[in-house]
Amino acid sequence: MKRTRVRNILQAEAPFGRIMVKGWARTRRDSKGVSFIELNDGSCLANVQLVVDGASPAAQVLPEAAVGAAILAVGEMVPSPGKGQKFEIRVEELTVLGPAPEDYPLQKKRHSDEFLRTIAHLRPRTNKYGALLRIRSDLSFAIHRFFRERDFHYVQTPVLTGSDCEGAGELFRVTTLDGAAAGEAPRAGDFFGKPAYLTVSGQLEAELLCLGVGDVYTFGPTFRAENSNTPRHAAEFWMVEPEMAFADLEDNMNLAEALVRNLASFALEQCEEDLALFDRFVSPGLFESIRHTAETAFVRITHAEAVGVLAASGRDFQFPVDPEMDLQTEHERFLCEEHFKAPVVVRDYPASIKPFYMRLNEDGATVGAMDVLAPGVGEIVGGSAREERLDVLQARARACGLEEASYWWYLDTRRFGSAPHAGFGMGFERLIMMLTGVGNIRDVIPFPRTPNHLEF
RNA sequence: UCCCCGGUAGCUCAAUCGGCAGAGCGGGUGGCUGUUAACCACUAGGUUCGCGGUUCAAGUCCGUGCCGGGGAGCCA
Repeated sequence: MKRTRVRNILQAEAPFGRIMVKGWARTRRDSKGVSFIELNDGSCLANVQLVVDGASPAAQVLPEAAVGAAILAVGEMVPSPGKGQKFEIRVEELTVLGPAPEDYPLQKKRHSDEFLRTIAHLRPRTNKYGALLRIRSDLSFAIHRFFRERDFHYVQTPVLTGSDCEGAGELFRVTTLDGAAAGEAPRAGDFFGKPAYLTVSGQLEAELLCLGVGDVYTFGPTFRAENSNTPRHAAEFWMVEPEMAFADLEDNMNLAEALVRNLASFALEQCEEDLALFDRFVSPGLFESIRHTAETAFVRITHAEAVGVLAASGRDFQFPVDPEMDLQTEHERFLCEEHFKAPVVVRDYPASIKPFYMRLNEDGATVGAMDVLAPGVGEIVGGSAREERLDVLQARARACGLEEASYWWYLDTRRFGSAPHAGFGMGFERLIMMLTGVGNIRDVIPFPRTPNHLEF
């Protein structure tokens, strides 16, 4: 007999007859002559109710069928006489596949996020993390669907890189040698014969690919060795990085906005049951906020205009508002959470604070960069038009102190058939944070990697 | 890395001015003819994060280390 998923049972129009279910007991309630087991198999948030008659042979194994136990049940699916569920299963055969002794750490009641992080191997069995995993899965699919509908190619860029000019933070060194000390120069005999790192971005390689096959995107893990201790940073996280050929900053902003709004709509349509948990317990008003993101055009301003808004606000910021400097977190929060109360796209940043590959604007002082700032999570997208003019690119790289020899291949693409192109990176975990209202990145990734944390 | 806050039962927390360490939930046992985070009764459960100090007396005050959280920087 093939097992039936709980999701299919709960969505059924009519009973299926005699079925088999397998899952984990979330709770058991005993009366004198009857016991109820709430069974969850991860196919959806809700449980199916198993009804065990106290006089039936199945009742013999009830003591083992405690909270947390893995259970197999066979019985008749029938309309439920009780309130709270359409159908239930009258159990005929009950088998405990894997008992859960009394030291099973998960209670029927709510646990703190901090505690659950210490048992990340068991937290997928909670409602909240089960919901998060399903939402991550659905949104991954939605990302692929979004780009496929727009004729993008899904490309794979390397995780191992020899390029140290990526300009996006500290890198993890990769070595096969024992005793490679921190800060030590790479030694002879190492695997690649040159320093190797974990990638901080697939962007540079995605650019090369986009200049051959047109619009592409990557979706994969990236690594930052920054000692960042905040609820929004992890050392390993997933990024979506589209790169468009023959595109400019305007195209880039349009794509970023379309992507974020499309994913918000998708979440509302496909993840409603799971999102309802977050709307109720984690972030009241979440549905309204997602709907607003999906339906409302993003605010678009230049960096200079943003500085003007901040200066005119009369607000006493801790850091000065300076047209030559980057926006501070307090500035970004003010813009999207208080002033505009919506996602804000800020463009045309001062060249001096941005990496060499961003396209220099006609004013010679700013670059065609754009960040999407989202209420609650801050920068969710960062991107730019890429500098396609060889001489300008070389001058910018020199100003940033880069050696031409280490990125000759990148320059080659500007030497041969160079074309305008643009792209961005969207942090997948930050998107999930925005769409679930979860405040800590460690709670939207199954096994978070942060400074001093490499458990599981 | 810097600043602030915290660490008490398995979990979530309380403990007044330094004066006998507690509750709810969870666990165990028993009860209850259909429950919905079931309910009722009884019960077990403590290195108050570690080390050092002040004091007649420290969960409480001081020093230090470790761990957690929030904010900042860096960024997605």
